[in-house]
This record gives sequence, C-alpha cells and structure tokens, in this order.
Amino acid sequence: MTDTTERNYVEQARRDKRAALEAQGVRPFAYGYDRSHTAAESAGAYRDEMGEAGPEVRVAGRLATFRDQGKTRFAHLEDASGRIQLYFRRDALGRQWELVELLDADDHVGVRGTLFRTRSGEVTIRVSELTLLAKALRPLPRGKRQVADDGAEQVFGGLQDPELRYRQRYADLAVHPEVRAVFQLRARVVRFIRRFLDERGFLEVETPVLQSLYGGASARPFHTHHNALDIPLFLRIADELYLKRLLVGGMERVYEIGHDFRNEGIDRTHNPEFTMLEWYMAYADYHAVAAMIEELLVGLVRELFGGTQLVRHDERGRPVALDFTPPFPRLRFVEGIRDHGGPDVLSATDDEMRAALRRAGVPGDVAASCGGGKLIDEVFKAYLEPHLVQPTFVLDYPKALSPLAKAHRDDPRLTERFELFVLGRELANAFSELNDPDDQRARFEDQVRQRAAGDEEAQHYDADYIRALEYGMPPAGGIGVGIDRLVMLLADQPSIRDVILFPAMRPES
RNA sequence: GCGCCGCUAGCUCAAUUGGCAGAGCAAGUGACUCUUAAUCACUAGGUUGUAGGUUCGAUUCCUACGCGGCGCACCA
Repeated sequence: MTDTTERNYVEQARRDKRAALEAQGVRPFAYGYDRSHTAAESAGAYRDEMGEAGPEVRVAGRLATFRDQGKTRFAHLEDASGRIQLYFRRDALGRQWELVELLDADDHVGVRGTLFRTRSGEVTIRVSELTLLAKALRPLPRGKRQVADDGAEQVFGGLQDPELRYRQRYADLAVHPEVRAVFQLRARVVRFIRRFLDERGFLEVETPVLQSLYGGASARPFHTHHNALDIPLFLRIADELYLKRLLVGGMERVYEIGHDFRNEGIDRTHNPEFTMLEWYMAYADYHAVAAMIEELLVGLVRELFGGTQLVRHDERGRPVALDFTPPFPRLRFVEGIRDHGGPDVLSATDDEMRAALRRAGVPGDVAASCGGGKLIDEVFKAYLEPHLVQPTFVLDYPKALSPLAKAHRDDPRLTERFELFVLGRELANAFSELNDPDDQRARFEDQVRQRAAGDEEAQHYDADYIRALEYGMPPAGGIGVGIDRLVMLLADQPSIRDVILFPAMRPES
C-alpha cells in the first residue's frame, strides 16, 4: 500500500501545479459554485436548430478526461447525472488560459459556456469562464474507455484490484459509474420497501442496537462495554424480540430497517454487520405474511425492471432465468425433502439422517458432528435447498429449528414458519409468532439446555420478554428480510461486498 | 481456523531454466485551434508486499509473516 505521506512523481507534478495556482492568487479549493444545469440537463438543453448559438449553462463536476491539443483542449466533465464534453480555446479564454494549463484530469471545476455540437456530433460546452473548485492532488486510477458506435463500452486498465476497490471505495465509486448505479438501486429498493409498508399502516421504529441480553436469532455476538454503567453490552444479532414487545404495547404494525451484527466468518454472503428488515403485523398468521412478502417482491421487481422475468447469475456465474410471476410455489419442508429423495426428517433417527447425508455426498465428519435440529437442517441443505432456484416458499419447519415460532395448528411437531428462497439463497424467514408465554418459556429453557451442552449459538432465557408475553401479545405474523442479499439478487452482484459500500476488511498493515 | 492462488512503476499487466526488471496507459517537456483510448517526438518513473534463507547471482527456489481473492469450515 502506498504511504500517503510519500509522494510519487505523478503527485508531485500536481502539487507543483497547486503551488503555481496559489502563486497566481487562484484558490485551489473553492467554497461552492452556482450551477444552472447538470451535465445531463445541459446535453438535453441543446437543439440542432440552435447551431453555434446554444444556450449558456453553468455546470460543475469532475474532469473525467482531459485532452491537450495545443491551443485547444477537450475534456469531459462528469457529475452525478452523467458527462458532457468541454471545449477550451485559448483565444476565447484570454488570461484564464493559464488556469486551463494548470488543470489535471480528476480536478473539480465549474464552467460557464454555450452549447454547440461538434463536427463529430457531440453536444459540447464552449467554455467562456473556468473556476477551479477542487484540485485533485492524487490521480484517480482511471481506465480509458472507448465507446463503440453501438454504445458498447470497452475499458482499458483502470481500477481492477478488488482489495483496492473495497478499501478505497471512494476511488472505486469515482471511476466506476456502474458501481454507483448498484448503490442507487439499493436506495430505490429500500425506498420502495418503506413506501410499501408505510402505505399499509406500518410504523417505522428504532429499537436498541446495544443490548444487555441478545436474542432473536442463532449467532455469536460482538461484545462491548458501557463505562458509566460498568456493564457488558452486546450488539444486537436481531431486532425480533424488541419489535414483538411493541405488539404487546399496542403497536399493531411495526417495522425496522437497521444493522444487525454477527461475530462470524466473512464470505460472499456474510458481512459482520448487515442490513435487516423485520416487520410484525398483529392478527395475521404466516400465510398472510407470505402473501405480503410475495406482493412486495413482485412489486419491487416490476418497479425496477418493468416485468416479472429476470435473468440473473448463480454462484458459478451461469445465467438463470427467474420468473417472479405470483403465486410462487409453496413447498412443505418435510414433504419437499422426501420428494427429492431425502429421508422423512420427522420419523428418521439421527443415524438414518447421517446415512442420508453420506448418500448425498456430505462429508462424514460434518454429519457426525451434529444432531437434532442441526442435522435436520443439513438434510434440508443437501436435499431441498439446491432445487430452490425459482422464487419458492418452504413452509412448516420442524419445531427444533424454530424456538420463536408458533407450533403448527395441525401438527405439533412442526411450526408455522416459512423461508423464501431465490437462486438457492434464503431471502426471508417468517413465522406465526409464538405468543404463548408458557410455551415460549419452555422453548427458552430448551435453548438454555442446548447452550449448557455447548451450543454457543443457542438463545438466552429472556425473562423480560416472557413478562411482556404474559401481558398478552396479539396473534401476529412477522418476517426478517436480508436487505443485502435482496440487493445482491436484484442488482445481480456476486458478493455481498459489492452491495455494501464499505465492507469489513482487516486494517491495512 | 484450513487449503489453493495472487501481491512487480500512480493504474493494468509482462519478464524463457535462477542471469542487465519491461510495456501500455497515466506523468513531464515539445509540436498541434473540432478532439474523444486524440496523435507524434523525447524524458523521467522500481527497496519486485515484509523479514529471513539457499546461491557467484533471486521477481523467479525455500521458510515465516502481512494483506487480498476463491473454496472449505463456521454462519439460517
């Protein structure tokens, strides 16, 4: 990594120009610029009948290209809206030509000038006044892009190293409009979700990130400490238990979009902090929640892409045609595994399930190292999950896997729970919420026993939550949706790092 | 935590069996008043991730470490 205090010859040249500017009395870092048009608006403001006498515009942005051609120069100014070409002529700029000669690619400038169309056909600003807004003392790692006649773009060089792209996201964003587009899409997704829930009477709330007792999921937490209270605290691993307390308090429909923190490995689908949407609705069961997430997802796909058919890439980079036309197929967990050649997880012994895992090619040590609920989960992953490519609901999970879900009304061995899968990845997890305090107490006690037996991810006994349930929580349905994974799907990005602006990294050196 | 791969100029990449560390772009100087990967000429730019080792000689081989990518494990 480059030491920021050591200057290479490229940066030295820019610092020399800065010094020359200051010697001329030019501020290298201005305070603002009054622009009349964005780059895109400027291009749209020109009509061919205007000829050489197009309207005057003032635009501000970064010099994305800069071509020295003696007594003229061409540049492209890039702002958030796009690019527009600039044309500098020495005879038109007079004394300001000295300033032009001290510009570099990547500088922020404001220009005033009139629009015209060049002989080669590009709408361009003939610059009459130039203002330096911010000198770029370090060159951006730009590639050169060639735009073919058909609009196809080829980039030469540029910022490729994934380590630099994630560490210096500012540079990645500055040189890659397509990366900016991913995060614009992400914002549209979140905006759509908020609007969807707000329109249906949901209240957006914020619950504690710092918790003295964490719960609502199976995961290891981050630890911290409050100095004034002198107590240990944990960063939340889920919002669930606080949001359901709000149902007790009479808030019938609530949601929260925020970060959860899980102290676990980092890979293509896991970042230690990630964005979770959870919503809870009183007087609804998991079927109602399924109908709603289906409506949300279909609405989102239609809003963003104008239809329900999408081509996306699986983890091996192969294109897959996805059909979001509702209703999505609904499979039952136990039957689904059986129908794909797996064992009946309700009646099979642990040994039978281990044998089934071996048949499916799962390494023996994996199968041997777990039992009970985890073993069932392994069987699910081996036999059913690989088939869940199209949007699919999997319903009615065994009770051992779901300590916060209500028992199934028709089969006490199951819970009223579903997960939504797309492209083999879990996007959402929901249930008819367990609101019987005595049943919840028994489930917590079971979790405590598993923790005592060495399961670090088993949940804690949350006495305050039981007390809340004892006051009476209305029947309710609730769901958790991983926003990062949803954006990965919609933006067709292969890694969660590509949808998180600053993904977790080890510190540099 | 384990395995594989990578780390060379500001960026993207070369370097034969272990034998003078190179190119394109970017940069500097010069030419050029409609260019757009501008073009042309010249110039400069390196502790080859870090620390050791083997060797007459290491970008290359060995060991350790650092950072990253991918896979595995963990993790709904």
